[in-house]
Amino acid sequence: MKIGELARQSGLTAHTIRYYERIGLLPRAGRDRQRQRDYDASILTWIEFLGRLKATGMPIRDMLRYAELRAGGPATEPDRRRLLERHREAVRSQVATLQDCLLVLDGKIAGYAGNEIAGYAGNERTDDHDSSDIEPIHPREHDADRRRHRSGPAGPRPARAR
Amino acid sequence: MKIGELARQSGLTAHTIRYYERIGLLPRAGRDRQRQRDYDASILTWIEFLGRLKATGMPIRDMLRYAELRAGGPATEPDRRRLLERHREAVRSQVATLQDCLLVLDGKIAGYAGNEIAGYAGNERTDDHDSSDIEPIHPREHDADRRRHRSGPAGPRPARAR
DNA sequence: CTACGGGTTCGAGCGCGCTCTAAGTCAAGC
DNA sequence: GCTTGACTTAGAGCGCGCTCGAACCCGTAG
Repeated sequence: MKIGELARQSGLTAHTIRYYERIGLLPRAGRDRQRQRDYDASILTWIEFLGRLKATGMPIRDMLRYAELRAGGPATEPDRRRLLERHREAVRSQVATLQDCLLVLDGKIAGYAGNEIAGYAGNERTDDHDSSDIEPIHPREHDADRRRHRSGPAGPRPARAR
Repeated sequence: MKIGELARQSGLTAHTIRYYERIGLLPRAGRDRQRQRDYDASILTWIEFLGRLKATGMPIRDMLRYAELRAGGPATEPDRRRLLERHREAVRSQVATLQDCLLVLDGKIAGYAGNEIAGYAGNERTDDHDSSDIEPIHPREHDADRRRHRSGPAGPRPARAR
């Protein structure tokens, strides 16, 4: 299978596939006599899984770590497992955050309700008060925010860690 | 309340607060006689809500749209409502995708299970096959991928839209 | 008077994950 | 023989959302 076909089947672009290979997310593909990449269908399984990791917000550098472990053979399985377990926890808390936010959205939308159904606009206070009387929720906690920059053990992210 | 205090209370940095004001996400703050921003505590409610939108993956340009509508007064409530309803759908499908991925992760982790508990490594085929025999799942569908670049009505994102 | 700890503006820079261009090779079809 | 189209490489560029540096201003404490 050539790169174009793989692109079609995987939903990635050929550009992206080459990029993934360059950075090591995909193994270096074998070439045919024309020096073109020649893929085995099994790569699709791996790409599919990468897609899952990506969809769940795993940064590329972590996928890379996993890919490296995988390349390291069976001895690395415990590490791989731990990596995935940690990620699973992250995803679970992500889901929890989203569900939390969904409640807030529901409340907000309910505050706007009827503006169309009934004919009257101006449901008085729905503008600035933001019906977020739903729950206090400590400020500085809407942080289900993966992607910390500059890796170091710097501040957890808020404010003047300088 | 000055910007530093707001930063502390909101969890944003002062830099970010100014940035948000610059782009219009936050209303231009009133200044004291020293020309320094002076905030009312009510801004925290708005920042908190923005945090929710952000946590659920809404791009800034959409938050901006919402902020503009809000500034447009009660007449825009139906629009605001539609905007939030659309976003809520996006979030719901995001949650569904994540839960889907969680199942895959569970399966994968189960495939690695015991490598530590029992003493034997090398649970044979857990390496390249990737126990994603969990379910076929059409490739090209791991796309719970908000953030489309270059806005236009271009291709839905995959492959050579050129 | 001086230092310091805020604040201000403007604009450059960064990390991420692609995305695209340019210039070239090759094989098949007209 | 020539065009077409899919491929190759290296490397530049982009959109997003901040993040930071530089240079400056101000008010208060020592």
